[in-house]
Amino acid sequence: MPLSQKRISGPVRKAKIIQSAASLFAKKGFSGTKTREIAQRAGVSEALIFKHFPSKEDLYAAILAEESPVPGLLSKIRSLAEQQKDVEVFSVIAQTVVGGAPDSDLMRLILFSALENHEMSDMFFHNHIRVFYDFLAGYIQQRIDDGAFQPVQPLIAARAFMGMLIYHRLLTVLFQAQLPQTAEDISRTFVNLMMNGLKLPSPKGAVRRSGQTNKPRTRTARKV
Amino acid sequence: MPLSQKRISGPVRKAKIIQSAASLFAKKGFSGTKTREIAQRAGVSEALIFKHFPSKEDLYAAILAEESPVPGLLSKIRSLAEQQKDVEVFSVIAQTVVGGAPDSDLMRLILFSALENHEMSDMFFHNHIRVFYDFLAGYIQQRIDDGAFQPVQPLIAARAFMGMLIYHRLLTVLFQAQLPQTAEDISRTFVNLMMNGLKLPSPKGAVRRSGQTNKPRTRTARKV
DNA sequence: TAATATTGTAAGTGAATACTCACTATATTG
DNA sequence: CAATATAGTGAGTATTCACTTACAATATTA
Repeated sequence: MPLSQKRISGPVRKAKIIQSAASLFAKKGFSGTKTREIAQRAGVSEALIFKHFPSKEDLYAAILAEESPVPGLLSKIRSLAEQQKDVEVFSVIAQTVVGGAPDSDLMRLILFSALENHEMSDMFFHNHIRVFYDFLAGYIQQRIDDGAFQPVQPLIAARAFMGMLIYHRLLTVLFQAQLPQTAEDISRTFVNLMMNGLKLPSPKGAVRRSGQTNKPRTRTARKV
Repeated sequence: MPLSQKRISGPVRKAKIIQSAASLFAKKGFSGTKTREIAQRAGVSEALIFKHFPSKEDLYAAILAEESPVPGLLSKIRSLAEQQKDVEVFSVIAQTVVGGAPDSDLMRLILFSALENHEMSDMFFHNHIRVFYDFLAGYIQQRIDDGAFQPVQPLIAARAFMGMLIYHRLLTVLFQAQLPQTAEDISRTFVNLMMNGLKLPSPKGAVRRSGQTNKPRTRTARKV
């Protein structure tokens, strides 16, 4: 076995190409990224890329199929949810997102692929984003049934909360629109607003109900 | 004056080109759109485009410079804000956004230009988005000073509310992720959550404060 | 109406771009 | 070692792209 090997194994090279391509696609999108640049960054000839992937399109699909930030977060909050630790559930989600997940490259990759309406984008949405919403909405529904939250449409509430977080990341990633506060302060404020918002109205002062009655609704197929 | 004129005036042609280009840039982004397509859609020769715009880049800039949804909304809510009609202020904003503004094309145009980090994107952010945030945060600050809202960082609260709305539109535009409820129901729920969230905690049950003290803060330059 | 300005185009041009081909170099294995 | 599979490349190729050039048609005006 020679000290300095002159050849790298197939799978390793392939991974290196994927990695180089991913950061370029994230920065410039699909049509903005040239196969020549990818080859350069991966330190190989352009021809080698096409030995591993039939086309640029296939390479792009391979990248989108790999990434996924959701399952980790989901497993983290599942146990907290079982213990009905409302504040903790929302706090963990907020801290995760505000703290920087998904990272800048992945956010951009998802946005680009959604805008360029690549088919993988729909897959990503259904397999990851939607799974997460179903979980969060289910939790909110349960806490409403418990009488802990005011009766709101759980899917809308879930979307509202995730909206605060993801939009905040969006402004950060796309416009470098940082806020002066620390990530922790920011997520604490988001959670505070949300918990307060979901809280049952105090018995005295009647508060406007949103468009839902008090009686438990039949659970129809959820949209996200 | 002939019945069927064979030539169209310069400015009109120019507008037609801008319009055709805008919808294509919105659909495919800058590098995904070809000047040939633009010419075809506008019903002119490719050469004519370059008579009106020195380069594709200049055409793109002209489009981004034109669009702006913010001023209309701002003028609408200013008077409501003066009358301190909290629910109405937030409702008008919510209904406007959830109801479909900015429209799909403009949303995509803004996102694309931000991702492809066109310089016009920063301009757009500073001249329009930020102006709006400053107004909304100012309003929230004032209502805190009035003792009507709990003390939160007004910029974070503004971002939270706009996050609910814009993110909702984003899911709609990018993933066709519609919710079963009507636009009105959805915005009512958003407003309900936000107003409840901003409300002063009931005097008895102490509620966790977010990362801000009660004393009025010196107003430093705002970030959004 | 003659001169001039405006609106328009067909037919390029050179530079990129995704992808191929023919071939070499390095491993692995019987 | 011989045979074969694996990893790799330089030099294309056909096509596409943003942009130009040279020129024509139609208005406007002196």
